[in-house]
Amino acid sequence: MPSTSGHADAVLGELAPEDVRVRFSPSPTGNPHVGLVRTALFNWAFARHYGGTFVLRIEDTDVARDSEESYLALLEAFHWLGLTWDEGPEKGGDHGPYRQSLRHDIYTDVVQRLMDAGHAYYCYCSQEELDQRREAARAAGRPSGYDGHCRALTPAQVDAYKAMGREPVVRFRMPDRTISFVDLVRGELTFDAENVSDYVLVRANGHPLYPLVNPVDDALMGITHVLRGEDLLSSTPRQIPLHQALRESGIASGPLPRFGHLPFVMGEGNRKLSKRDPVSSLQLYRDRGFLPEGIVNYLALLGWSIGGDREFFSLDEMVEAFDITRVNPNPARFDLKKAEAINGLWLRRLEPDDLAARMIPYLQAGGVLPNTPSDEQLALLDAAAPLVQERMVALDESVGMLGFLFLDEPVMDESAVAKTLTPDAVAALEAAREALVETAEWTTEAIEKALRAVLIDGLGLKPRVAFGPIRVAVSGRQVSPPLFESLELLGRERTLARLDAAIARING
RNA sequence: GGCCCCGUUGUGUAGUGGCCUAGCACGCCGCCCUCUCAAGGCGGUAGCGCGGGUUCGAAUCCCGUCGGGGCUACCA
Repeated sequence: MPSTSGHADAVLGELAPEDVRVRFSPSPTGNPHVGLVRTALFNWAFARHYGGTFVLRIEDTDVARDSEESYLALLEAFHWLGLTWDEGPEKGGDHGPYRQSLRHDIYTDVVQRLMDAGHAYYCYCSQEELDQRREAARAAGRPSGYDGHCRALTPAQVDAYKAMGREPVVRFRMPDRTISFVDLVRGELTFDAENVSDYVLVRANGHPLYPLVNPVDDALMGITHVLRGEDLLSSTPRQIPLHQALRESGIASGPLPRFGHLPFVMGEGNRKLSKRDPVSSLQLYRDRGFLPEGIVNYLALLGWSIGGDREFFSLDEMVEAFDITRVNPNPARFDLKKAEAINGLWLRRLEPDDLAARMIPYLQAGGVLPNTPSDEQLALLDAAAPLVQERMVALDESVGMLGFLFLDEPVMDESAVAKTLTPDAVAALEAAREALVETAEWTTEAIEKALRAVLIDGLGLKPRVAFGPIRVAVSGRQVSPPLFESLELLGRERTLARLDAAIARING
């Protein structure tokens, strides 16, 4: 749906909403982390908001660090989160290939044409010479970028360098003018020419570098909006002239992309959340049983607000409301507690049978359910799901909370046992056992009524004192789903057996 | 060193010159509810980095300052 906000012009210019093309271009190194997902999410929401195209491009040019495993994990994570792409791996498209490792010939050709058009040149400076001049410039308080030494070498100078056996890098020739652009998140930004120097496009060994391939692919793929992390903010003034050069040389066409730089997602301290940070791993949250709905909702809150006092919303609602110009430019800190709270909200909103279905893999991983649960087990799970729905923040908690219903023997929490199953609890346990043997019906109501009659009214116990030992005897824990409901689900036979076992344990 | 970005309670944010004695959420604390734990309800805690301007009026505009961060590679 086209934006009706007053910022539409700043965002779209002359572009029709459906012509919006954005990309997300991760490197397949390590596991996907939440900062990366946040960036992907904003790109995706932006594309969907305008009815445009979302391209997934894999920047796998770093043979040392990239892995196929990580590439697959990336795609899988996107599927799980519900972030669908229109062009890219698995999808194809008219601008492929979508993995940079498959695009080497394209880069070689582009570089040649840039050289021919005078936008790039060979630089023979050695690392030592570069370092020396950089240090000198820095010491003099001048900008420390490349000084343009090889911009206009004579044929004789080139021959001399070649005779020395030097292999040149290819540098981009920056125009000598101030670069300014409107950042979609931060407003107008200006960089003076003297601070943006000629940079390397291709290494001496022929390997094309990120500063070349990223803008080239954006240009060739017709990307209209580049939304990325603020760490790339200062590379934007060098990419804009490259984009212009690509168009002047007839290599690419169409308007220059607009840029928006998203704030960092911070971890502990004043540092950006890194892949190494344990809390940054998306997989961690999947393993804990966060819902994709919850993750995505929480991440959307990092740097963006749907407006008003609302912060619980679906992907669809986000798409409807997303406005890149309303993204907050300052860094946001990842807050696990808040993420859990949001996830809990989503958990509670699930239909009980949906919740039950989503718990199954976690119960299996926790050894509570077999790989192929029986019909009885599934029925029991359906009945139990509502009991734990508002007690969980993540799905993996179901293992501890529901295990006692499915296992032959509950896992006994020894500290709970020590505190609760004491000699003075025997009277209550025996009375409970007696009452439950006689109960005509085995329903939550009948169980509660019988237990209250004998323990509260009969023995005069406080509810807490009366029910605590029963809870531990039956579930193994001091914290459990509601007691009477649990007993009903457990069944009379198993309930009595567990009470007996507890009594025997205390006496023995 | 140079260039650039950022600055509202502990955290995320709302706020775009008067509706702000700064709202909401999470967290934390207390109370209520209560068979435990949650959930829910009610209340409390805590903030515009600082200093100058502009203005009748500033969290909002300007300047300075301080603090934090990024970039400054033949990494991406």
